[in-house]
Amino acid sequence: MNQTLPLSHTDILPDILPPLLQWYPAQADNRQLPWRESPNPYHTWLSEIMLQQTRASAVIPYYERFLDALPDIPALAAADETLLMKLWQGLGYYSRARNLQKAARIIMDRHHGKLPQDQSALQNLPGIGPYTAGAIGAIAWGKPWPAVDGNVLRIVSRVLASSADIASARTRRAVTDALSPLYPSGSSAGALNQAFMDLGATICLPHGAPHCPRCPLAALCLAHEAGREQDFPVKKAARPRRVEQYTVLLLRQGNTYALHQRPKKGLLAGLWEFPNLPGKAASQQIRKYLRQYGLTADSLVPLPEARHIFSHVEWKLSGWLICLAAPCCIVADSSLPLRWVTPQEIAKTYSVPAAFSHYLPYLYHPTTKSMK
DNA sequence: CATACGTGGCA
DNA sequence: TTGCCAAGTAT
Repeated sequence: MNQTLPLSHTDILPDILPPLLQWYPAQADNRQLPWRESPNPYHTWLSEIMLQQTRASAVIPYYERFLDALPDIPALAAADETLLMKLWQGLGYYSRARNLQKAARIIMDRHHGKLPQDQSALQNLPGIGPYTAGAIGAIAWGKPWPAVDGNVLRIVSRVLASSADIASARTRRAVTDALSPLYPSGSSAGALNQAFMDLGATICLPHGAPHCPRCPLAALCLAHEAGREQDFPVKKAARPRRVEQYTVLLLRQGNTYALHQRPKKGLLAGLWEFPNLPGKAASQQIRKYLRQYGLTADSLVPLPEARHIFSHVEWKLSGWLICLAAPCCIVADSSLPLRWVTPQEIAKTYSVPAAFSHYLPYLYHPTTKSMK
């Protein structure tokens, strides 16, 4: 069962576009989004990448800071990697930032410094998939390309009362194929894509009851007609995440602390972290761990435990603030390449993921009791 | 097709 | 507190 879309109902889809187009300009002013104020292909591209799986409210400050630092594609292509990752710190899905720069360099090398308007050339750029290509094409150049994201899938599955699993690629393709021939060219294309997003963000909500009385599609929505709005969309249950335990070490030496750069691949690739060891280590094990690297602790103070939830992993963290013995040889062991930096340098330069931010406040702890 | 890949807000 | 999940893409 659970076809892609109930074909007997796809004749409803053509009817949803006019109400959406009429509704969009009437309410668009309610959402002040910086990327709508000075639209150009680079701005649209950057915003769409940042908005992948990320709420607009979270994106806004990052978007503005990023554009201040890297105002155009040549600047992005030439940017220092450290700055690039610092600009992305805390936004998540860090490969987005690296792919953004990879694409910028390809654009400089092969596309005369401008985003290619050819659909397949655009979609072949790193980080740009079917959704983002559609969004950029429609918004920046008025291409008649749908941008099928979670909002579109939720809205369409409610309008059609479709039980198709919106997590499946097949459903996404079916919706794209159903919408493509209906799309207009010109400014209406971008308006339509943004209307879907605004409707999804403000009316046809992903959780909680949708605001159907204010919905321009209520009259033709089959889920609404049946009073079953919250039965859609149907989505396969997520797999349980695995749990990992780590012991995080705030190694203090004078007024500097040790940072370690994570591997180039995998979770939080290339970001900076506090040195840590797997498992929940006791103070004896920590001393032994430090000894391997020629380090000796003057004091070890346990810090509160912390938990950090990723999409697919959960970290249980136990932390320690450790003051190292004064005359410390800094070991240049490649298996533990540590960078000794001040809290100010961490804040200014190093990209530390949120998973470690639980322990950031303890950097300043020192012995100076502090004046509140 | 399934899985890896972050983070914060909301019910 | 817990669980869901948001303007997806790469592999």
